Amino acid sequence: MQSACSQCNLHELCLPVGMSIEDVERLDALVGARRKVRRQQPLYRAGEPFEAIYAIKLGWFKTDVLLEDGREQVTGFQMSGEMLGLDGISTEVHTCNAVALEDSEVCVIPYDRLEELSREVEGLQHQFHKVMSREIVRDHGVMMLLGSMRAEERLAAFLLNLSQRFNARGFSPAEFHLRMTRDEIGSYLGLKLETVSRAFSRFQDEGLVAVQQKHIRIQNLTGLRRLIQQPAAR
Amino acid sequence: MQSACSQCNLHELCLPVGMSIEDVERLDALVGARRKVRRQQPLYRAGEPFEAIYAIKLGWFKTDVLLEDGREQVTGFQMSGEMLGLDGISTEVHTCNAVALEDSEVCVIPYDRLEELSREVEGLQHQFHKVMSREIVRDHGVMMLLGSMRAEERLAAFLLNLSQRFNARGFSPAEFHLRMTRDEIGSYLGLKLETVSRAFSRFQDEGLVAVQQKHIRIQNLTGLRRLIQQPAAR
DNA sequence: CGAGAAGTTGAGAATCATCAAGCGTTGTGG
DNA sequence: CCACAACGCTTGATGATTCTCAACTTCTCG
Repeated sequence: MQSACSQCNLHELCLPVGMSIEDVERLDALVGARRKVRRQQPLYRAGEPFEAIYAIKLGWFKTDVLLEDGREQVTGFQMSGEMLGLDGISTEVHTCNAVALEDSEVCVIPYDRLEELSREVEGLQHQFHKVMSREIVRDHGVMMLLGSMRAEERLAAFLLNLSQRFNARGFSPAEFHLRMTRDEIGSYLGLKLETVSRAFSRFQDEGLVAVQQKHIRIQNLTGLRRLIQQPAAR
Repeated sequence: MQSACSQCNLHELCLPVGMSIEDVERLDALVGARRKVRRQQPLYRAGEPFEAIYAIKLGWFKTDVLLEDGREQVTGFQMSGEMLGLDGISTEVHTCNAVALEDSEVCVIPYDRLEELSREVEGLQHQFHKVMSREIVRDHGVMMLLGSMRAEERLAAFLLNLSQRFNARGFSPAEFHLRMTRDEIGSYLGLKLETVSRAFSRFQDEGLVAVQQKHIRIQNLTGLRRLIQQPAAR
């Protein structure tokens, strides 16, 4: 099976943004096979040698870091059009685990060849840098979340972020399925799963969100937004 | 005043890592003026157009993000040999503030020219990517800190990180001056300044660290390390 | 259909925040 | 050069948020 960025409906979100048709075709040649990853299976693990980055064609992933004592920190949830593996560039070894949350498919982009091509194709170079920078900005947002928001604010920010990303892909921003468990959400938000569950219940009681297990319907967007702008409690 | 990467004692830490002498000289030509920034002054502010990245020649900075309601989240403390401004690449606008913690000096690297040269100099391209990736990995470490560690663990991890960075620059890993206030440390670690202060006092009582205002002497390195490997409390 | 995983809810406990007072250091102007 | 003000830091008492432990319900999947 061949991948073809030029044919892909994600090219407005993914690496090809801003590239000419000819250049995207050069990128096509570079992108190796696609790879399917089944639910719960790792795309890569911390410690493995770094060789490629991955663009998510379809599905959902989480990335996490483990401490020796078993503590897990989920560092992100990635969906179609987003990139995985950037952490490996610095040491040439992956520093986190990437695990599929549902049956998924990624485009494998051999890293040495990406560097090669991006020396020739300015648009690719530029977009790749933007993707890395966007990841840094995203991480700062998560720090803000973890460092200065209380539980309900964190969950509201999380839902609003998901909503926006679904919207950017042409899905409903108001109604969607969570691919991750309460425990995984909790790990990402620095909360225990019970706290996440209680916050969901509270949102439901207040009419902000209709929650039915993993099915979410946002009923009061401005209410959720207002929640985040409350004065700091910590 | 001219900057010259080839003359700089930080070239083992900074962008020139792994580049040939000739290539570093090309980088010299690119690096514009140095810029001095006085204590408490911003190098750049969130919202300003992005034009250059900065390598810290001398001094200390903090980067922070502000929420509308006035909450501040410090996203990092940067010292000599480290890079500032990478967040601006994604949107071509700076997304955080960079403020000098003491009188400092940076090398200004015009971004468009950096992209230009890194298309020609493979070593520069590679090192620049590593620098960005390292920032992502660092951010994941901070998430781990904020999301799954308790107050004393966070402070211990913070001190160990500083120790290691001083060491890499040829300074004592055991004795150093903090350039930031308790409030800034607290913001970075997701804690209130009182909590930071209490944790310092506790470390002092336990003989782990001698604290005298901003002067720090690590007395029991393994004790500090052990502290982080305690079972999770949250 | 049953077993295990995931989610919800309650009660009590722990950690950290808040509020408040006081001390030490630094820097400036008389 | 000293005095005083401002700022940063420390410490104590109290309170709020979130965690922990536990029981129970609901959903999922073989």
